Amino acid sequence: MNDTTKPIDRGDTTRRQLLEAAIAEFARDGFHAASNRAIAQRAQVNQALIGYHFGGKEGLYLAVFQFLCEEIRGRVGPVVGLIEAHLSQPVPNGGPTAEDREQAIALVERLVEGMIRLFADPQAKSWAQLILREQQEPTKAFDILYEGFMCRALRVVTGTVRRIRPQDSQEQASIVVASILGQILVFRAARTALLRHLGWDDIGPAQIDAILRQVKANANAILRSKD
Amino acid sequence: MNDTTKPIDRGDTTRRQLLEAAIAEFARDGFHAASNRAIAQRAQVNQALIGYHFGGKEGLYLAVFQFLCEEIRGRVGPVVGLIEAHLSQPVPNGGPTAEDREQAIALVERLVEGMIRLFADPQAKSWAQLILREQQEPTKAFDILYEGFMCRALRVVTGTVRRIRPQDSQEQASIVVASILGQILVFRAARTALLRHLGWDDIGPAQIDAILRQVKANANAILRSKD
DNA sequence: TTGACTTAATCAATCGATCAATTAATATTC
DNA sequence: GAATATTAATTGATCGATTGATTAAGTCAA
Repeated sequence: MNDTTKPIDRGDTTRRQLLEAAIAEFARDGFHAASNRAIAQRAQVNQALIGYHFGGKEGLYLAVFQFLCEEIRGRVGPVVGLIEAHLSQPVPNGGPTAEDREQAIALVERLVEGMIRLFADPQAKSWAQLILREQQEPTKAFDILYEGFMCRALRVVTGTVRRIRPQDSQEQASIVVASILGQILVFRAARTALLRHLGWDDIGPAQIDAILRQVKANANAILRSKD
Repeated sequence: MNDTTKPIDRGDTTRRQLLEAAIAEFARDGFHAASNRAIAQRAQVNQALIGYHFGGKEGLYLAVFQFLCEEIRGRVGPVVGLIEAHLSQPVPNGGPTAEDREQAIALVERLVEGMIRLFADPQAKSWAQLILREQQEPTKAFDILYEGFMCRALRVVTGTVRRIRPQDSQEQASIVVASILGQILVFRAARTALLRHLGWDDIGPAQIDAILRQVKANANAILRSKD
């Protein structure tokens, strides 16, 4: 017998189906607009199972965000880990060396690229909708998101920016992080307007390249500017 | 008798009350979650009047976005008009003069400042929620937004960026515009996470100053960089 | 047989829409 | 200018449809 994969756990597959259906339904029009029946139908499952497995609609909603955090950590966790490792190296008394600085900039560039590719992924559409909505009108689910991956990511990247720009205060560095994040986020938050303005019908490989080139150049210009 | 202000038009005041209540209710949790009864109650008006004045819930929703466009044009229209006037000046054969370029950069800076102050305005919270949601899952309302103010604003700003960076293609210039827009938008789209990370409890005058300084510096670094 | 899981059915509550009846404002007539 | 007719606006009530939750009965593997 295999320990790691139980033969077939009916409950687990049902929970998984409900979670994935719930992500799609909650993402489309929000918590209130999604009906348990629509979620159950998409999951090809009886609607009473939402109550049985998650205690109710709200329980399912929160479980969705737990699930989301795990997925996101799986995608960006490794890069954040690399940055964290670099941060843990002690900084010399005279300030970071030039080589250290270049390494840090390269790591930020790598994170930027990973995030842009993540944001362009069609699967991320639902994720972005869920997260954006929680940012506007936070519920308990936002705490799950913040503690689940946002807090660590923001802290680590801000720390790295402070190594690249030692003259910056903690607050200034955080604003720099926000301004780089915004350049990526905008292609989700203002996606429809930008697609229409640019005459694009999707953000495919060619579009990702164009965005990537400009945002990387911008990040470099911002991180290296002395003001 | 005064011609410009009719004594009291019952219908107009009712429509106005319904529009303002609808903005708040639709913004909170979206179209489906807002109930006609909640909107009517907030407007202190009978709920049957939604059908009478706007034809139904959807009619009210679309009217909200018409109203929104007028409000936004009133706020950013003048600055966009200035930029448009500057754009209409013919460009010399040898390319824009250095003075012209500085004027254009100053205009973009001014627009950035106006937008950041607009985004920080508490009244804009509902506006941002409505617009962000339409960007994620566009309905007829998005067409109203795009034709109502987005199209012109994006076109004008992109044209100005092309004067500042003549080497850029139309597409590159649009991406530059997006990346500057993103630095402003992020403080709405990722507001809750950033407030928590920064330890701010609100975006007040002091915070606006800090953001403004950094974003203006970033915009300058991006617009002036030769890559 | 036991316990985890699933099903169909039903509950009160709320939804958007609609209607006839009523009131208020305006236009018309004498 | 007072009385009347006409239109616009508002009200309270009711419609069928859908909501989340719950329950008792049924299914399945160990």
